[in-house]
Amino acid sequence: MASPTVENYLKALFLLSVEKGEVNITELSNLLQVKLPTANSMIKNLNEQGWVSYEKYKPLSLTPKGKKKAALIVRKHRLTEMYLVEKMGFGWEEVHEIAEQVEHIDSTIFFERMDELLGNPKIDPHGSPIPDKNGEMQQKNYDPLGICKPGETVKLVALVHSSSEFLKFLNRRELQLGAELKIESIEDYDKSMVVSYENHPFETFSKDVCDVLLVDRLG
Amino acid sequence: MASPTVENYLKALFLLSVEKGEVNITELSNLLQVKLPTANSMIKNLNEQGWVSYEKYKPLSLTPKGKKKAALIVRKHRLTEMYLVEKMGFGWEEVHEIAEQVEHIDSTIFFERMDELLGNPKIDPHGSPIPDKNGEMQQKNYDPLGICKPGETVKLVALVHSSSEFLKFLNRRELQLGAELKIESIEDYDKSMVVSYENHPFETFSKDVCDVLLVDRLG
DNA sequence: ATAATAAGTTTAGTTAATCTAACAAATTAT
DNA sequence: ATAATTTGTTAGATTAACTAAACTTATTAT
Repeated sequence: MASPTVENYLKALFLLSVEKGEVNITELSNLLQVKLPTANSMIKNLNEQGWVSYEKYKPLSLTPKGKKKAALIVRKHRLTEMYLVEKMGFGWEEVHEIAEQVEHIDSTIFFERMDELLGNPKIDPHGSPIPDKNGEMQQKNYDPLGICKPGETVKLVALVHSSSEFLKFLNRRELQLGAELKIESIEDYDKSMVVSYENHPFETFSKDVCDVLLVDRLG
Repeated sequence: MASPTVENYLKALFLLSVEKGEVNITELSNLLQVKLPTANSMIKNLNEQGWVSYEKYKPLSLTPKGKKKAALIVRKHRLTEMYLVEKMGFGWEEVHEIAEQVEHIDSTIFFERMDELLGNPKIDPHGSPIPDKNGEMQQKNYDPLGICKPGETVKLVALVHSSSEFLKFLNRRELQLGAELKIESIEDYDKSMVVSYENHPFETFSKDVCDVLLVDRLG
């Protein structure tokens, strides 16, 4: 059984490689909030255990075994987030911290039951895909709102990241997954967008925000 | 923040002192499945941190601070067990192992929400009391079935221990908390009892079993 | 009362996970 | 092309939690 620490390294490697492809130790140590030599020595260890492929001074990658292990941890995390929102009434900005701990629980039945009670969800409350029981995760390729054009109508389906601050920002504007957004106009100067949705006609979103909102383009 | 290991020591001390009063290090090390010197050195540590009062070669006790801390861990454990049974459909024999891990989660809202969703339960699925938010636990003094007399009717309200084997034994006989038992007779030779309940007329229970079943005497 | 046993303690050592300080390799900028 | 910067590595130490072995104190049995 991998320790929670090892599980966190594998998960971090998995998430970094999904978003960037290659991973270097500095990024890893930043994400995990440990010093570089700490991550370095852990990587040697993970390499010996067969979770990670690694050569000195080269970028890292997970082995197939490591990737599957990591995906199953991500599965536990995302199922937990979904459960907390759907069954326990938490807001999407509250669940990450709790799931960060629950994901290390070692109990197949516990997470299978969650999955069942939720009706085998395919995404978590932030629109991120939940890997299946075999650790397979199909990555959807959504467009950021930022690349859409005035006049388009789109549906908000996911977020690039889910920091609690950003989620609270969206809460204040009552913007939720599934919302249909009409792009009214784009400000040429700073690329900010004016969009309308639900009870929010003509809300303005900065470019920074638009690049984090992932949408399905309806037309 | 106390580590899960420290939390387990405090919880073990709490449970041992509830059932026996005094605690010695050997019992503690047996319960926690560590060697005596391991427990010994941890006790010194807990003493320095103010969780435990301890003098060389003397029995141990929790300080008030340690007792409260421990009770709150037991609270998390028992709330979790109740949640797993009531909201997730687990059997009472399945929940201990999971709760043993969930109890270490550090999140006030998580357990408060459980408590709310359950309607502030006072006992866990095995009839053990759930300490309140201040760590207060009122210990009910139930009688074991073993001391009751033929002709009495009693209600099963709790268990002295809840090993998974014992719970499966009760499952096979469809005996649940709340069941009303009529004591038909007692075998003088081995003190085994013949009792009737629900759809089980004239079941025989050994003395060993009767001493673990805690009852409310109805008359 | 003393020998035998049980309980508790100390010492020395291990492993996992972390750190700081010093150094080496690779990359980037001039 | 070489200097500056960034990235990665090694060495040496620390802390928490554990162990085995040796020893001491307390309890029990004869």
